[in-house]
Amino acid sequence: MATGSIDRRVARTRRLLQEALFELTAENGYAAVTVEDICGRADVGRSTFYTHYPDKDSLRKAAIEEHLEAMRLEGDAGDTKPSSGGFAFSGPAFAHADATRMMHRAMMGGKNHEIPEEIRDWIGKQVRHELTGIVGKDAIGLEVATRFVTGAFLEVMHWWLDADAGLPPAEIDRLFQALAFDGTRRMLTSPE
Amino acid sequence: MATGSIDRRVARTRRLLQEALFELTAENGYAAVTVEDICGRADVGRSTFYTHYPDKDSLRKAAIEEHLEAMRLEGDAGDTKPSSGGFAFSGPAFAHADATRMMHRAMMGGKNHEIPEEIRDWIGKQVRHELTGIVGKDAIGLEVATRFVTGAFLEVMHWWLDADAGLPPAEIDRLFQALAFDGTRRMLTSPE
DNA sequence: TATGATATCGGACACGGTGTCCAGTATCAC
DNA sequence: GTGATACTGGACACCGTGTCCGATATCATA
Repeated sequence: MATGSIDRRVARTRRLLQEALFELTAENGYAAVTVEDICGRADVGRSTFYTHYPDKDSLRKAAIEEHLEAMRLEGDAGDTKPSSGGFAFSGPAFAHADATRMMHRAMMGGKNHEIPEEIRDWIGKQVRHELTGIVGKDAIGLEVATRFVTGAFLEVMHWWLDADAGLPPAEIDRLFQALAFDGTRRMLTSPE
Repeated sequence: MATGSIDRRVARTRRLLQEALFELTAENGYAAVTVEDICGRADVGRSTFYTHYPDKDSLRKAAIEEHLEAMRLEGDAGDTKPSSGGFAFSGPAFAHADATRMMHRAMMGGKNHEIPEEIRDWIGKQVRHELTGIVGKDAIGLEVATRFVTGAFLEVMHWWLDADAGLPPAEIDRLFQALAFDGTRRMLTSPE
C-alpha cells in the first residue's frame, strides 16, 4: 500500500514526539514547553525533530489534525443522528474526550486555555452547520449564535476535563445541551 | 494627595508602555510581541522597562487591573440594576468595550484568542454571582452554567470586537442575553 | 534658580532557546 | 547483503531575556 508505506522509524519518532508534547502541555501549559523539552522527554535528537516539523506549532497542528481525522472516521462508523432535537457533535466529542482524557486535556490548552485554532474552528464548523436553517435566515443571528455555542462548549469541555468532578460524559452532555437549547432561565424552574 | 504623588516621568513611561502593548497585541497577537517591540514602539529604553515591570506578562496584568478598576468605579456611579431579569454585567461590558474598542480588542487577545486569565476570572466571577441562587442549589449545575455563560460571553465579545459588523452594543447585548436565558431553541420560532 | 533625589538612557553581559548544517552511525526495506 | 534512508550529536549564528552600571536628563522642593 502507498499510504501505509511509512518507515517504522518515522512513525515511531513522530509518535514519541506527539506523546511528549501532550504530556508536557498537560503538565506546564503549551507556551512553557520548548522543543528541547519535547526531544528530551521523547528521547529524540533535537536535529531529528526539525527533519519532521519546522517548529513546535507544526507538531501540535499535525497531531491535532491526525486526531480530528481519526474522530471523523469514528463518526462515520456510528450514526451521528442529527435529529432528536439536540446537537450531534457534542455527545461524541465528550465521549471521545473521556476515552483519551489526558491527550484532550493537553489539546484544550492545559491550565492556560491556549485552545488551538484548529480545534476552535472545527467546533465552530460543527455548530454553524447544525444551526444553519434552524436559527432563521438572519446571518448576524446565526453568527452570534454560533460563536455563543462554540465558546460555551469549549469552556464547558475545558472545565470538565480539568476539574474531573466525576461527571460521566453523557451527563455533562445533557447539561450542555439543556443550557444551549433552553438557556439558563429554565434551570430556575426545573431544579436539577 | 498620597496616591497622586506619582512622578510625571513614571506615569508617562507606564502609559506609553501600556499603549504600545495594546497596539502591538492588536496587530500581531500577544504571543508575538516582544519586550523589545514594546520599548521600540513606546520609545522607551529597554532597561527602563524592567525598572517598572519584571516581564511582559506583568505589564499586561497591571494594565488590565487598572482598567478593571476603572470599570468598577464607572459601575459604582451608574446603577447596575441587577433586576429586570437579565445579566447585569454584560450590558456595561459591551458598552465600555465599544467606547475603547482598540484597547479591548487587544485585551481580548487579538486574533489568537489569548484571553488573559484576569479577564476570564473577572467575567466568571460576575456570572457566578448573578447565577447563584437562581440556578438551584446544585453546585455542579451552577458551575457548569457559570462556565457555559462565561465561555459564551467571551467568544461573543471577541467576535463582536473583531468582526466589527456594525452592531451597536445594546443590540449585541440583547442577542447575548436572549441566547443565555432562552437558549437557541427559541430562535427557531421567533425569527429575529 | 539652585539642589538633591530619582527616572531614564544605552550599552555590556551571560543565559537559554531556535533553527540550520553536516559527518558519522544505526536501522530500514527489498 | 546492499543501497537508501533516518537518527545522532555537536557546532554555529541568531535573537530575545533579564541584569547591571555609569552617565545624563528630568523632577519636586526650597
